Amino acid sequence: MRKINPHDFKVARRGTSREINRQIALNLIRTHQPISRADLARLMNVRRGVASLLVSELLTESLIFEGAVGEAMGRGRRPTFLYIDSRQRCVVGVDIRASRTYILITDLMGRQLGVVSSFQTNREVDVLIQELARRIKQVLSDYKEVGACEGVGVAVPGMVDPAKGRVVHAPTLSWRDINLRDPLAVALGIPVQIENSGKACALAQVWATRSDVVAAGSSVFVSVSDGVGVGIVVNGEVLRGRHNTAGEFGHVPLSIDGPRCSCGATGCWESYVSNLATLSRYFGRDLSEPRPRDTETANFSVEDLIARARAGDAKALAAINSTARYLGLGLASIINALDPGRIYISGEITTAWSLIEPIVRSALRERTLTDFGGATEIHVVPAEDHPRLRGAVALVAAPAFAAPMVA
Amino acid sequence: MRKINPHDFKVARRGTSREINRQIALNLIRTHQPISRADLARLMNVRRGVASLLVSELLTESLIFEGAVGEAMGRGRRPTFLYIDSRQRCVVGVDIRASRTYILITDLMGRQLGVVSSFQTNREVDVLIQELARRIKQVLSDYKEVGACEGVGVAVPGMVDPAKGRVVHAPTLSWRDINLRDPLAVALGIPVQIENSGKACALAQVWATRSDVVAAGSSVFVSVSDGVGVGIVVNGEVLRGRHNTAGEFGHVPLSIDGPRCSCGATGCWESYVSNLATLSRYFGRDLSEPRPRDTETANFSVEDLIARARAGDAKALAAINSTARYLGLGLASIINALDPGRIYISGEITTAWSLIEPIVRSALRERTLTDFGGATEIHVVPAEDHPRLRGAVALVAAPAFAAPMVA
DNA sequence: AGTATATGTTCCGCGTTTAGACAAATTCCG
DNA sequence: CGGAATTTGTCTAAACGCGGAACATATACT
Repeated sequence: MRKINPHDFKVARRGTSREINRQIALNLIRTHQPISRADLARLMNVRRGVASLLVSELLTESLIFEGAVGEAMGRGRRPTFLYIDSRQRCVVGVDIRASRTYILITDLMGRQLGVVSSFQTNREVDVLIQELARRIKQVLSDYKEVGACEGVGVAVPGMVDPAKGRVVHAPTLSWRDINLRDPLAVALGIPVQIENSGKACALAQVWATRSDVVAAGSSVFVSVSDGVGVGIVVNGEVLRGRHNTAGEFGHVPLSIDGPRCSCGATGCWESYVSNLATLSRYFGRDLSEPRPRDTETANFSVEDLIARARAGDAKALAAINSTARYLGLGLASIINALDPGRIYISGEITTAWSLIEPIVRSALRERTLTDFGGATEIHVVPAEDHPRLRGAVALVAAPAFAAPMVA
Repeated sequence: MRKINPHDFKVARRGTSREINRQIALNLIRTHQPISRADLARLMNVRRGVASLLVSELLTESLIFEGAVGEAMGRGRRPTFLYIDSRQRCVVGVDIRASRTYILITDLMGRQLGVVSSFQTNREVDVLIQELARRIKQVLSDYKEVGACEGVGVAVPGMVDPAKGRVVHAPTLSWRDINLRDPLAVALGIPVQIENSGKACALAQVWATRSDVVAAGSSVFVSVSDGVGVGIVVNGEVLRGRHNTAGEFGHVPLSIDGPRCSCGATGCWESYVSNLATLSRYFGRDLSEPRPRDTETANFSVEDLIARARAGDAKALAAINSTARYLGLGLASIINALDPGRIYISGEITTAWSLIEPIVRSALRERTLTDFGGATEIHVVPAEDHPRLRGAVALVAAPAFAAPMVA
C-alpha cells in the first residue's frame, strides 16, 4: 500500500499503458529468453495480438532481435524465438578504489566481454580523469566489434550524489565535493553515471538475472574490506536516503565503548570487522595509526592471514574467528533493522567462508529476534564476480529495463 | 530506478490509466480541498475535461461531494468546490497494549469523532475479542449519525502478519500465532485489519495530511515506552520485511556487553532507553527482575520521574539525561543506516523533550557520519495525538487513497 | 491428403486521454 | 445597462492502446 506523493506524482498519459507493458515485456524477454511471442503473451496474461505489437515495437528499437525458429513442442507452427539484443552496444564499468582502479567492458546484459584491466589510482582528480578517459578509449578501440558504447558507469568508495554527478565525500581518496561525472563525460563524449560502490554492488545483485527468484522483498549487500559498505534494496530499488548516505551500517556500533573508528566515533561495526581490524588483532597492535608499518606488516593481507590459518596457525585462526563473530553480530543488526529476504556478502574475509560460516551463523542467531531472522539466507559473492564493476555497469544498462515512474 | 519483478508484475489493462489518475485526483482533492475541477486539472496538468470525468466518477462512488459554490477570484464563473466525503462512513481504531486497550472512532479522513475510550486488556484472546466486539458495537451505536463503519483497524504490540491476519508473536501479551483478525471480523460483521503498532504509527504519519510536505524520501517513527518500536517508511510505503519484522532497531546494540534485554540478547538500544531502563537507573537497581516491586517503585512512572526532574531532583534529572544520551546514540544508528528525511518520536520520555533535546542532539551528532545526518529533522508526536490509534485507523482508511499497484 | 493444433497477424470494438469548441456564469468597463 | 473579457464546466471528435476474435501460416499426427 503506497501513498501517492501529492507533490511529485505522474499522471497516466495516453501512452502510459503501452510504456508499462513494453517494459514488462522487455524484462520477461530478458529473464526468459529464448521466448516466443505466444509464450510472452501467456506470461503477461494478454492476448497474442498485444504481445505481438509490443514485440514489434521493441524490434524496431532493436532492443531485441528474432533468433532461429525454435523446435515445436507437439504439433503446430514453430515459435520464433526472441532475444535481448546485446550485440551492437556495450557498456564500460569503472571501479575506483583507494589503491587501484579497475575497468571492465560488457554487453548490455552485463556479460563480460574483455578482461578486467587495472591501474594505480591517482588521487589527483584531474589526472585520474585523464588517465581513465585514455584507458577507456583504448579499451573501446580494442573491442570495436562490440559496437557503440552506451555509457560508462563508475563506482566510487564514498558519498555520491548521482543526480548531480558529484562525489560529496570520499575519505579514503581525500575527495570532497568533486564533479567526477561531467569532466569524464566531456573527455569521453559518452554519458557517465556515478554511484557509491556499496549501492552499486546492491544494484548489481538486483539486476543479475539469476537472482530474480528473490526480487521480491528487500535485500542487502555487505562488502567488507578496508571499510564496510552496505547497499540496501527495497522493492527492487536501491535505498538512497535523504542525503545519499543510506546504508552506513558500518558505523552502527557493536559497542559504543569499543575501539576508535576512522569515522571519529568509537565501536563501529567497521572497526571490528574491517581488514585492518582483523590484521590488527592478529599482530596484537593497532595498524591504523599513521606511523609507517614495519616490514612484517607492510604487505601482509587478509588473504595471507587466511592462508596461515588454513595452514594451522592458531593465532591466525583466532583472529579470523574473532572477526567472524563480530561479522555475525553486525549482520544481526541488519536483519533486526530490515528483515531482508537475502544478504549478499563480499570481501577478502569471505574467501574463508567455509571456515567462518558456523561462527558467523551462531553469532547471528545469538542476536536476531526470531528464528526466521537467524535463518536469513546469506550468499557469498566471490571477488571473481567483480560485484562493484557489475554494479557500475548496471548503472548504465539497468535504466533501459527499469519500471516507468507512475502515479 | 525500480526493477520490475518478473514473478510478480501487473500488466496495464484498459482501465489502468483511469485507475491511476482517479487515485491521483482523489489524493489531490484530499490534500487541497476545497478545490475546483479547474484547479484540479491545472494541478494534474490535464485538460479540464479529463478532470471533470474523474470527478464525476468519484462523485457517483460518493467518495467526494460538491460543496458550496466558491468565491470567484477576479471575473469568470465561480468554481464549485469539491470535498472528500467523510460524512456517511466511519472507522474504528483499536490500540491493544499490555496493560490497557484503547478505542477511537473517526471519519474516513482520520478526524476524531468521539472520545478515546479504554479498558483493561485481558490477555485471554477469546475474552478480549468478545469484550472488544461488545465495546466497538457500543461505540458504533453511540455514534449512529456518522454512518456505516468501513472497518476496524487494530494495532498490536508485536510481530504481526497482516496478510494472514495473525499475531505471530507478542511477548508482552504472551501471544503466539493467534488469529486475531478473523474472529473479531466475524463477531463484528465488519472487515478488520491488524498491524504491528510501530508500523501502524509510521503509517499514521505518512497518511497525516499535514506531513505531505515530506512524503518524499523515507521517514522513521520511533516509539519509546515499555519497549522501543520503530516503523520505517520508504517511498510512501511501510517497510515490512521478509517476515514482517523489519524495524526492530530497538534490538540493535549500543554495546554488546551492555545490560541484558528482555529479548535475551545484551546491550540492545531498548535496554538503555525503555521506561523500565530509565526508572531502573533512577532507583539504582534493575526493576525488570521478576520479583515484585516495592511500594516505592510500584506505581512510579516516567512522567513522575520527569516531574521530579523539573522540580529540581538532581538524581531524576541525571537518570533522564542518561536516557537522552542513549536515545541520541541509537537515533544516530537509524540515521546512519537509513538516512531518513525525518524522524518522528513519541513516548513518555518525550514529554521532557525541552529538557532532553540538546543532549539527544549532541549525542546524535557524535555518532552520525555527516553534518546533514546530525541535522536530521526530529518531530515529537505527543501522546494526545494517539499515533497508534491513528495508525490503526489508517489501516482501514488509507487503502482507498493508495496508489494502484502497477508494473 | 486431411485434420488438429500452435504461432503470429489483422481487424474491429471500446475505454481513456487529448484537443478544441461551446455554453454558462460572472466581472469589468464603456 | 449592455457588451467584452474571462473563467468554469461540459461536450464532441480524434488518437491511442487494450480486448477479443477471426484468419493466415506452419507443423505433426493419422
